[in-house]
Amino acid sequence: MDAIAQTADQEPAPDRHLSSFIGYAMKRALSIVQADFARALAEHDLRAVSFSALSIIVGEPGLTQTQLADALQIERSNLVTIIDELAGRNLIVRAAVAQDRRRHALMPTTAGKQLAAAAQASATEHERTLFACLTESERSELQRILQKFRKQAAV
Amino acid sequence: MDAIAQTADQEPAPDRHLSSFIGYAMKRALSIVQADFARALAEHDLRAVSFSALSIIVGEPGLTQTQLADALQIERSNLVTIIDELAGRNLIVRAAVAQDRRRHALMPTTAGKQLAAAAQASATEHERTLFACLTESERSELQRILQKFRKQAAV
DNA sequence: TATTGTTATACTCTATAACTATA
DNA sequence: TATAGTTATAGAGTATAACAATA
Repeated sequence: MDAIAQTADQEPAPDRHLSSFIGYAMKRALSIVQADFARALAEHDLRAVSFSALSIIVGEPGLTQTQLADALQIERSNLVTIIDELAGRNLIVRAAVAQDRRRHALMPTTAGKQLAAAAQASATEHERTLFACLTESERSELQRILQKFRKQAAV
Repeated sequence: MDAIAQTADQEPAPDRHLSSFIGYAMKRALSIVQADFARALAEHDLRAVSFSALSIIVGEPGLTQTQLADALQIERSNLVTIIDELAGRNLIVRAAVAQDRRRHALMPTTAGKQLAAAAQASATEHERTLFACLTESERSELQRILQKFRKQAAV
């Protein structure tokens, strides 16, 4: 490759004045990931938030709606329709809790566990393909740094 | 530090079944950054999108609304009110373009340039503080990997 | 015919308050 | 009194279609 080819597509990006911000780089990267993720989950008729909710319920059966809302960082009130949808598709049930009749223990059904497993496989595969442009070392560093940041900078 | 102290707060996070996804780690990290960023910009009465728009106009004076919408990855129609707001505060002007009277050349005012500079300084300082929990090497690696990903995985 | 900025609109997301039933 | 789930609602944010002016 020669100097001409190397500088051929050096059209300056109009957003270059924002690229010093890590937050901006994160946002742009995330929007690419989200679009890909949404495509992967659409095969299973799941939105990202429904997938996250279902995955947590499968991994943590019996948790309450308030606990799930906290885990997802959404308001309890906004979780209701998500749970309604999952329950309506017989992927989870709101089970009664004997000790406290205010609470619902969220339990996955067999179909819910199966769908979660299939969707997780799709999502994992899509992410593997999407991040193939990074080296294995870069992927693990990215994960490690993001998780360190989240843990230490958390509000 | 002993083994007891190390394992003291090992309460399992309910979302641990999602943490294998880089996209999930990105989303959680970004939500922390966005909250901090919003606080920094609120001092200047700017939202993130207004700040981004103003910064691009200052760095690239004369660009059109369509070009700016593309740079910000938002719809032209949704940019209108953002531009209205910035113009209403006399931070930018919609200048006429002699060669094509359909277009507006977006130009920063002196006040706009000053506010952009001040807001950029605030945002930079907030980001510096927020990311102080990472090493210099981790911060630069994070930036580098995110930008490599965006460049290579872009749709 | 096509493009730029604009308006109108609908749909999703998010946040807040208030209600009910339970504790 | 306080909490869990729910309802209603308002405000953002986002996407689409269509229009007037201009090319």
